[in-house]
Amino acid sequence: PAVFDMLIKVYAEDGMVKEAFDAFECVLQTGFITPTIHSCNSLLNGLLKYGQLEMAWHVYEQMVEKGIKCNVFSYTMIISGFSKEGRMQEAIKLVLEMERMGCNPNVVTYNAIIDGYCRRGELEEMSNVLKMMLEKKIGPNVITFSMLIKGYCRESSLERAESVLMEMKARNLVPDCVTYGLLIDGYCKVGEIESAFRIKEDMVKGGLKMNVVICNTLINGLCKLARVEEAEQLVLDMRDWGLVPDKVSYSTILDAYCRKGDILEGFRVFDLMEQNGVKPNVVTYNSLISGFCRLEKMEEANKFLKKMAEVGMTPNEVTYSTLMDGYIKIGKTDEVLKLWNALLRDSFVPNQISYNTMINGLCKLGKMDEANEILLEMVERGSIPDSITYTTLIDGYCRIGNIEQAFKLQNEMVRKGFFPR
RNA sequence: UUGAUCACGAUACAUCAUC
Repeated sequence: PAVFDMLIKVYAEDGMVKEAFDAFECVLQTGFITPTIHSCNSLLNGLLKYGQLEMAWHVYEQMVEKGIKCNVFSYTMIISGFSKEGRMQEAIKLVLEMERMGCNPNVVTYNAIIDGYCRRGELEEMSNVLKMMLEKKIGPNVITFSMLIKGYCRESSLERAESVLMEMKARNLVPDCVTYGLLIDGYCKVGEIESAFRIKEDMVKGGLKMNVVICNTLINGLCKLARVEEAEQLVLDMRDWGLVPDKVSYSTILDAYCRKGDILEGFRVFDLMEQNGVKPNVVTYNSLISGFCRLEKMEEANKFLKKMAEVGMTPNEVTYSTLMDGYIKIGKTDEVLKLWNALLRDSFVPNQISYNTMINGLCKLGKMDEANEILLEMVERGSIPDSITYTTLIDGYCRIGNIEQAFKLQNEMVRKGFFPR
């Protein structure tokens, strides 16, 4: 059993989760040893880290069947797995189940639930869970409040977000870098960079040190206001704080220059990062490619796709959508289709944005039937059409003069809970 | 006097419409 424990742990930690899973299955079949709760939890942890929720669920069922008693850790991990995918009914069901089994959910368990509602933007539910925690005398912690702040920031209610900060201080909870980081990012996203810096000052006054993420957040805030020079100065200032700019810092600046249409400056940053020993990643390349696409320089964009392959970098869904969109904008349909097929070949499943991009391409050509085919495929493969999908299709029908269909979709969109914009 | 390098939160790139 000890050996088995080790085996599972090693597999799970090295990302060989499939192997760990198989070993687990195998041991269960022979029935000679019963895995300890420790190895089960390591396995669950490994599986969930790699997004293998279904396998994790299977392990859970096996545990129940073999009478291995789950503990708080086991339940919380799986609950968190469901939450991350927005499968809240299942998450809640498991909370009830664990209570039924005499295992009490703790702060972390409830935080995992709150995290799920936060991802779905369901603020009401978030505060309901908080209320429930208070009733059950489970003290919320810094993370609980941070997630509330995140929720308010996402809907641009910065005042409410800041009042949560006050409330947590009133409860003698000490906000940490992440808490401040959320608020700083929140202010950056609404373009209130001065307030973002004000929060940063607060943080430093509170005795917390600056870190790379906070700097990057501010850099991004400046960049999105097209204040790239100040952003670049901030990268230089980082050294004085004893911080080392990373891929995110440089890529953010590079992207900002590309957005300005100044690809040369983008390349300068590209070189700068290499000089400083920071390797570009997919995002860095994607920003450059996107820059070329905006300038309709598709040959150049493609050159970088090739270059990625040369340096052994794998393009991702973003790379493909970027290029597809570039070709759509200049009306080169055949290239779009080629990329779509390459995407299907290379990648696992197109994501929501890949589908939206493709649908947009077809709509712009007035090929509404084909657009609908993709829509069907999208739903079949588990991607949920969002307000952008609908707006795209509605616009497509309007373009071909089919106002009737446009209204029909509009109604469907509202029925599904998306607000028309 | 002990309570788990197994659980929860922050930063960069792509898609629609309006202008």
